Amino acid sequence: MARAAHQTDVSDVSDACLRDFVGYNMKRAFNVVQADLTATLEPMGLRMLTYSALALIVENPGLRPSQLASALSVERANVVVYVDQLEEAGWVTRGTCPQDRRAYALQCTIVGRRVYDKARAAVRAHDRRMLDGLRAVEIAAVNKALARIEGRE
Amino acid sequence: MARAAHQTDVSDVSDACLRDFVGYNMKRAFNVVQADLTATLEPMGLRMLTYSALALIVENPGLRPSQLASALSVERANVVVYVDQLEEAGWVTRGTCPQDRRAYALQCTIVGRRVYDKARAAVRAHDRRMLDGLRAVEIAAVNKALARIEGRE
DNA sequence: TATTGTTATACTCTATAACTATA
DNA sequence: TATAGTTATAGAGTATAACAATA
Repeated sequence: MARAAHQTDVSDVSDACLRDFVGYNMKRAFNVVQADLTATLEPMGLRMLTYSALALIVENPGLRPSQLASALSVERANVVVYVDQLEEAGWVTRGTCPQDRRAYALQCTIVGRRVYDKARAAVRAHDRRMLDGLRAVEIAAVNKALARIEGRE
Repeated sequence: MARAAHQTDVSDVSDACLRDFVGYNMKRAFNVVQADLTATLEPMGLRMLTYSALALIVENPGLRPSQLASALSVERANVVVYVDQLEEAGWVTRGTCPQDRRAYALQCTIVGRRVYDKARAAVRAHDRRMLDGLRAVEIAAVNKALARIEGRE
C-alpha cells in the first residue's frame, strides 16, 4: 500500500476531539451500514425506508399511513412517497377503511409478500456481516444502549 | 395520557420484524441524537458537519480540504460548502500552501477557536444527555461495537 | 374544529461528472 | 497524466405549510 509522498495523507489527522462524541461515532458506523444496506436492497428495487415500510405493512395488515408514519418516525407527508413507490411496484394496495373514510388500510399483495420474504433474508445476511466479530453479549449491549438513547424501554 | 378512540393509535403496531435489524435501531437512535444535536448547535450557527469540520481544523492546523474530506468520510466536493460557511462566518481561513499551490492550508481564527470551545462544551453536555442512564462499561461497549461496524480498531 | 391523506416546497446530506490550475 | 479545489447537478431523507375530504 505504498503512497506517493505528494499525495494526501490522512493518517496523521487527529479526530480525537470527535471520538468522545457518540453522534460522530454513530454517524460514521451508520454510514457503513447504510452503504451496505443500499447495495443489498437495490437489486430488489427497495431502499431502507421502503423496505421498512413494506415490513411494517406485511406484519400489520390494514395499517394506516399515519400509523406507518409514527412507526417510522417520519412525517405523514413523506410516507405518501414511500407508499406510492410500493403501490406502483404492485407490492402494496391502498384499501378502503370502512371505519374512517379519510384513511386507507394498507395491505401487501402476494407478490409484495414474496418480495418482502426475499428482502428479509438479504437484510438478515447484511446484519450478520455488519455484526461480524461481535459476541452476542456485545450485540445485546449495543441494542440496549440504542434503545436507551432512542428513549424506549 | 388519554387519547380519543378515533385518533391514530400506534401502540399496537408491531415493529418486531425490524427490531432485530441493527440498521433500523441505529437509524432511530441516531435520529434522536441528530435532533438534539441540531438544537444544541443551531444557536451558535453550526450544524453537525460544520462543527465536525471546525473541530478537525482547530485540532489539525494547516489541514487541507482533501484531508478534511477523508477525515469526515465525505467527498471533496461537499467539503467546499462547509468551508465556505465557516469562512463566511469568519471562523476559518483558506491560507496558502507553499508546498502545493493547488491546495489550501485551513486555519481557524481567534473567533473560530472561541466558537469551537463554546460549541465543544455544548456538545459534551449533549453527549451526557444522550448517554444518561448508561454505565461507563455500557458506553465503552457501544463505542467498541461502533468501531467494529465502522471497520476501525 | 380537528384529523387524514395529500401536494408543494425547502433544506440538508451525499455522490458523480466535468472544469481549472497546478503537480 | 494525475491531483486539488471547485462548480453544477441529482437523488434521497426530512420537515413545514396549506389544502380537500371527512370526522
